[in-house]
Amino acid sequence: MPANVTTAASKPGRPRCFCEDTALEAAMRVFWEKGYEGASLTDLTEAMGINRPSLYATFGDKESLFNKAMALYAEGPGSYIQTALAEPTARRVAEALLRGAAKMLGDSSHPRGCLSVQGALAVGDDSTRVQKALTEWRKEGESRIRKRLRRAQSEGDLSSSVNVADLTRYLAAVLYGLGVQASNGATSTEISRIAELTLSTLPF
Amino acid sequence: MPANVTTAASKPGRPRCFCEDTALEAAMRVFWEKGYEGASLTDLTEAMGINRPSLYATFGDKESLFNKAMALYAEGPGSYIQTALAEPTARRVAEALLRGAAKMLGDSSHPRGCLSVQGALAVGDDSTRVQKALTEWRKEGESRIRKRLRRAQSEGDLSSSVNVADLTRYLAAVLYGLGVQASNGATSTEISRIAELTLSTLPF
DNA sequence: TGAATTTTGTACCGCACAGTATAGATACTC
DNA sequence: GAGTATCTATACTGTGCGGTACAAAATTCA
Repeated sequence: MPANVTTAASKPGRPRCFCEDTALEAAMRVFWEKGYEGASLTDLTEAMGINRPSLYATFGDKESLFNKAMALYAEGPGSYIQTALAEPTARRVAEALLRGAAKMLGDSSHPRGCLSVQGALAVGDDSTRVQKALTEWRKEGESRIRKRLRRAQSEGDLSSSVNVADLTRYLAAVLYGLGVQASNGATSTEISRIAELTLSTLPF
Repeated sequence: MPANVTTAASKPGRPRCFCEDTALEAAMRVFWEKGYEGASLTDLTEAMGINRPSLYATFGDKESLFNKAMALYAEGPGSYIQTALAEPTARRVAEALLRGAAKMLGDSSHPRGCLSVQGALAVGDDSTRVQKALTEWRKEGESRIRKRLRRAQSEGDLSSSVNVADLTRYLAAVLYGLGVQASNGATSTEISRIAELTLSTLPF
């Protein structure tokens, strides 16, 4: 008997009849549109095309599903930040950040705004942990911009007279502002023009 | 008989045992901290020191209470916008806007951030009307900045080569960004420095 | 003093929420 | 095909929500 040379085949039991990735993307869109608290389990299961027990078995509870949706957002619509940070000079980092944010925020194939802004700025007592996670996410992003600009200074393409901490917070503020503008209903061109104006006044 | 010369005295019935203004201010703070949906009636009545029937009799339902709280905000913590718009030149309007926002957002005697941002960016289906009201409020503010800058152009203290629509959206975005920064926990000085940096790069 | 009027406190209503128990359906292993 | 493991579907649970009914308390006017 060659024993159990189980051919790495599929598991026993009834197979899943939905695509996990597709369902998660649908969940991300619901959170993006309605925020964490505003997205009810009924909203989520309807958009994902599955029912509650499947959701809980696959993704865990609502908070866990939201974290997975955030991760998908970061490597999808939010990936322009990664891309921008890889640019060679401070000027080009700033350009890529602002233009990347403007492009993403103006893309009508997505819900409006930025998930990290839409998701939860002010929330009720139950969602404090999610709120903290989003705040940390934004601060982490700022921290990475700051590090990148410090590197630019040491590499000489950003004047050492510039206060990097201040410049970073300014850039982040404009990015947040763009998100709120998009949430307000600003058009794609309007958002782009804000980004270009910011660029035209940058002190480097 | 001198008839009913009722001396404009107090009304009949049991007198109210709370101050309407104080209660409304407490409600404003709760909405400011927790957002519209996050503020439960229990949160509100506890902070206001009254019970539900008194709240409903005095302020109407939750949405009506929120609108009254917004009005109080606009003529209190949000009044810097009014003040700024009264400044004589574009430069001074921008300075007053940014410094006013920075001062208000950094004031630790208030909840963090800006009520119009904290209150509701993304919400559930029930609160769409409140969300719309807040969006309208923000857009109305932008509209007033725009009109003021146009006037500055016609008065000659802002170059006519500046695109006022773009400049307005940029300024508003920075202001929104400051609000999100404050919500993130940025300190008072950090926020001020963003404002100053913005000013130092303004194209006028 | 007593009737009228207003506010207060408690206790409640229907509803939607996040989360789950349980039974039935489906595909794998042997 | 028998047995078993997994997934699906329905129906349910307890809880907190916004909002209210009702009666006791407190005041003014006659």
